Amino acid sequence: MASDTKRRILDAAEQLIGDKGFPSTSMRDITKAANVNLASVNYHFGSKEALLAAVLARRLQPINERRLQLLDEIETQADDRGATLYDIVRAFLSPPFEQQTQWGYNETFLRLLGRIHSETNEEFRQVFMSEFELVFQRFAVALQRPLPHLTNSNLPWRMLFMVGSMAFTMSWGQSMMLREDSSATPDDVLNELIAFACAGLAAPVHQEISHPQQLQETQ
Amino acid sequence: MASDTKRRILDAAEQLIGDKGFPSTSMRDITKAANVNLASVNYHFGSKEALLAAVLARRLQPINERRLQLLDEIETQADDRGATLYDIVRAFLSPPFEQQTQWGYNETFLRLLGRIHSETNEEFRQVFMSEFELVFQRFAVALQRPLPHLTNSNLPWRMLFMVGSMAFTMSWGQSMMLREDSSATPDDVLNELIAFACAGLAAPVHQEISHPQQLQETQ
DNA sequence: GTCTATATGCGGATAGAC
DNA sequence: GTCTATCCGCATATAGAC
Repeated sequence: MASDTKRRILDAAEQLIGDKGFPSTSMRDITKAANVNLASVNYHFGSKEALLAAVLARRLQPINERRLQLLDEIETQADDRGATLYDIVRAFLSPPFEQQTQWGYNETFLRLLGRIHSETNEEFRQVFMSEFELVFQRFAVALQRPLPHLTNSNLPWRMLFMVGSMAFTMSWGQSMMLREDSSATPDDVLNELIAFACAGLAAPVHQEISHPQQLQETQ
Repeated sequence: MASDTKRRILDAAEQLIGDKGFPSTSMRDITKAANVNLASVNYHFGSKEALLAAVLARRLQPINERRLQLLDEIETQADDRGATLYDIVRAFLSPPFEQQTQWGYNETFLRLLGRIHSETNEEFRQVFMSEFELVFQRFAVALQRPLPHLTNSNLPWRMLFMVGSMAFTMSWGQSMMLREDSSATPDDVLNELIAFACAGLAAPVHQEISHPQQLQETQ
């Protein structure tokens, strides 16, 4: 069946790319794991890069939509009191982990997500970023309210830190599990992550010494 | 000159791998950029993988030594009062940025570092982690003191979050600069990062509801 | 839609002259 | 130590039979 082939390719690609990374995963690997013919990838997707785009779109779009949906919900509920920092952060961080728990702790997807954030080349980052842009902007606006002491010169950076701790955790969480005795579930980790991010975002602003001098060096 | 060739290869490899990633960077790319012969990489380093190891070692060892040195210093100074959270976090986060500023804001190295943390395959992670292990352990012990409310089940995770925000920032910081009006220097970013990490590490522990129920959803 | 066979090029590595 | 020439395998992609 045709659509079955497409799905099997997407699943296998997601798995393998999450495992080994995009450049190190060959179409031979993918088609073998999916138990389909080598040529079918090009037939169904056009190219290896287009396959990657399809793999990402299948997961990222629902996640970003879910983020916006959750944000809408809490903002509606909160009325003009404004949503709490905790709720906003949770709305941002939980969707990737939600998808996760639906599958019974298949960590591959989290690692793929982690890789997406950091592995791709510069052009691809632009594409990814442009899709992410809307989400980023809306959460920036939402966060501004419970964090009035932050400005345009530090709120975006702190959001970047939050995304970084999330992405890194998705990518390394599995290795981490093995090192610790750790019976932590992804849900436990998510809760820790939310606590960490809330506190980090709300941290007092470091006293600006307004650039005493470019810390320079000869050579 | 021989040693000059080695250095040129290391420099070019660092640059290109930071740019495009390890698997996507060919030895032909490297030797062309370094203006040396293709065969010289194998002559001097043995293999492409060994070259990567050399590239990393050249930078990581000084950074990790510097981290431990700074930790020693602040612990000596602080006596039995114990070092402050801020000083410990700073000792951990600043060395990569220090190396950086010595070179006059060549972001390549920071991006390479970011990639190391996220791009490599599982075997390589093990190697990297084993070198990092000592540093991680010593800082975990040091952090335990100003953070007595944390335990073995959450301190390591929070340290992972800290490393994640750092790695991600190193990897994406450059793109970030471009997006914002941002006249932020790496030093500004470092200060923001330290503030974020301190607060995140010190965050109150989320009330353990001992797994009320998997946050569920129907599809 | 699926498959085989193949085109075409790039990858890491090395033999051997200088 | 450096270079050329080359081995050899794997990569993506596609032509064309079924």
